[in-house]
Amino acid sequence: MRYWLMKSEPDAFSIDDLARVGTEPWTGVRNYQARNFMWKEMAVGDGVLFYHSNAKVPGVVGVARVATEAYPDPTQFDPESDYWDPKAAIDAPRWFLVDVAFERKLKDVISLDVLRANAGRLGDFVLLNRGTRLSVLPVTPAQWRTILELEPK
DNA sequence: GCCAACGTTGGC
DNA sequence: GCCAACGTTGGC
Repeated sequence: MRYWLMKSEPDAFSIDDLARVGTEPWTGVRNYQARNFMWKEMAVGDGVLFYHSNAKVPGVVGVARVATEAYPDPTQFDPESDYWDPKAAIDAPRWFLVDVAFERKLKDVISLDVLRANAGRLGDFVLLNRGTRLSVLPVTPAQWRTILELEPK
């Protein structure tokens, strides 16, 4: 089993939204590297750190699981969608996603500040790399453990 | 295949 | 709302 971090803007879709709906198709990823993680590397049951970006306090706010195999993101075919991709075809999809299932909300946010303060323990962590804007990124088992140990009591 | 222009991300 | 960083696009 592998581990991941997935970013969402809470104004658009928050951990509370995920708690309410239970499972959510992770639509709208339009970055090839992020797509490839979902398409080629994720497996059902993988652990997901749910991260709030563009938030008052950016950071990890919950734990989720990969709930499905990858499948084509339906929004790419929908001209009404913000995520419509005119270059995508039903028989030649460009974008893939997985469904993400709620597991739990953390007692409090593990802020980006706290993550940075523990950068030494986290080692080489994609999230903290300079200029990283990936919205889906890998987390090592050691990083997963370390981050969840930082959860406020 | 280069690279300038442009759009987006996301912290602040 | 600003803007640095970076990915994508498209002309050549």
